[in-house]
Amino acid sequence: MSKCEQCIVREFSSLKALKKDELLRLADCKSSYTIKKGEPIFTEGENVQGIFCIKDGVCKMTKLSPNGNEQIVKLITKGELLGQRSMISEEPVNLSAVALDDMQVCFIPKAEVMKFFNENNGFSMNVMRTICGDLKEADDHLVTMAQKSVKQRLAETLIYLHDTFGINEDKSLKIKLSREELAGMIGTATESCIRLLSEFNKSGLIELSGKKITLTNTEKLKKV
Amino acid sequence: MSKCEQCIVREFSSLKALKKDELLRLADCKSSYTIKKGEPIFTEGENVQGIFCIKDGVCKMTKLSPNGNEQIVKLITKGELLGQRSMISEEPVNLSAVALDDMQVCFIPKAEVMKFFNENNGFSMNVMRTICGDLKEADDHLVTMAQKSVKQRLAETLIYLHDTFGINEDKSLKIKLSREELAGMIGTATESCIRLLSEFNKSGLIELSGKKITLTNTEKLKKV
DNA sequence: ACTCCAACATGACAAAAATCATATTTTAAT
DNA sequence: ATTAAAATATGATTTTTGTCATGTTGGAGT
Repeated sequence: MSKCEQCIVREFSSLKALKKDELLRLADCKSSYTIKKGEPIFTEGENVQGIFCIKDGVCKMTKLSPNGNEQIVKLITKGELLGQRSMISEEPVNLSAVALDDMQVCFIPKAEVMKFFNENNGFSMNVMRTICGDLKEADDHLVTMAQKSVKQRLAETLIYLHDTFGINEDKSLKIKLSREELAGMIGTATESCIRLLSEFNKSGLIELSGKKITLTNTEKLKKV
Repeated sequence: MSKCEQCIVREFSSLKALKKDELLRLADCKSSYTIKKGEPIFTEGENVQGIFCIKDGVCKMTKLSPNGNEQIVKLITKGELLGQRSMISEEPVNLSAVALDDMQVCFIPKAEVMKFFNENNGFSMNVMRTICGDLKEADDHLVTMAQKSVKQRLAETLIYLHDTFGINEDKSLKIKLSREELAGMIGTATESCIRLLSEFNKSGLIELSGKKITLTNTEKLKKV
């Protein structure tokens, strides 16, 4: 039973409002898991009785569209919480969470979260602000999907991946996504995604070597 | 200064958690407005220092995309609250609200809402649940935008308008949207929208007479 | 009733994106 | 190391969607 005080999730999430004694209770009731790459943390429609803390790794939040395509709604990385919306709504989760990396996560049972929620105003306000931020992002994302071309969405997504997950020593994007997953983020066919990557490669916006993608001309990419 | 007790907004929104004395305070601090068709309640980027109660009428929540197109993110109708997200996040509003009808709205100053928020747990939970519901809807909507064709989105939108806003005695859709606005909802060019309406008309899914749209074969429309 | 303007409609064409077919490369398993 | 399977890549083609041009209709206001 490791402590929660020094945990990265405590540092960056709504949990930072928790006080010493609450952190002790938290350490006591939480359970830790390892999720292997490709495995789900939870699946669309499931009833999740608590929230997950992402201690390490990245996962994709996806939804299966009726035509069988998997849309990636967003990516969640270490330091963030998962499953808050569903817990508050008291509804099944509407998205699946699948590991893109090996992950370290903790699970906090709903009962305990609700206690924090009711006794610690700072915590509940943090959760609310997070969800409000998610809502704003979702609305903005929606407009992007509805109004921009696939090419623009790919360019924006590459910049987002660069800025959010950083680069390796060789300057290639750190995050590891298949072409199919990248297509799932921008909402297009895998072939279209590959074709546009080729095009960006030829026009010197990016560089491809194997599955590695390196942004070589971010400025031009922003103007696409 | 009219009472809030019998107001439709109190009946259907988060406000239903308010107690007698809180309703009296509310009646005391609110201000009522009439918004004419086409006028904004607030505009993207504005700082709104409170929330709006929609007593009557319908408004569109829009966002201007960089290419100059207006995306309609959602429609809000009587009984609902507006501006909660922005108030909680303490950020400017990210969407504009523009009246599609003549509207009756009330404004509640932030200070008062925050008092309810802090003293009445039922109210704050209701607000949270509303925002969580909005978030779920936004994510689902996003997937629709990313994965479905314009034709499918138009069909779904027509059914949504039918189910949500109802029909007149002649069975035509009650809500009054221009073709441009309808196109803005589904995220397409106005001409494409008009063309598809024509097509639906010719295949007997809908009937057009002037600007009136009547759904004549909802079953087929659902299968598009 | 008439006029004018905006909204609606349609055709022709161009561009974007999806689909289907088929290589080629990478990766994982034996 | 070899092979099979999966992922990536590219070509050819079709479908979808956007754009531009132009015509038509319906109302608001005189």
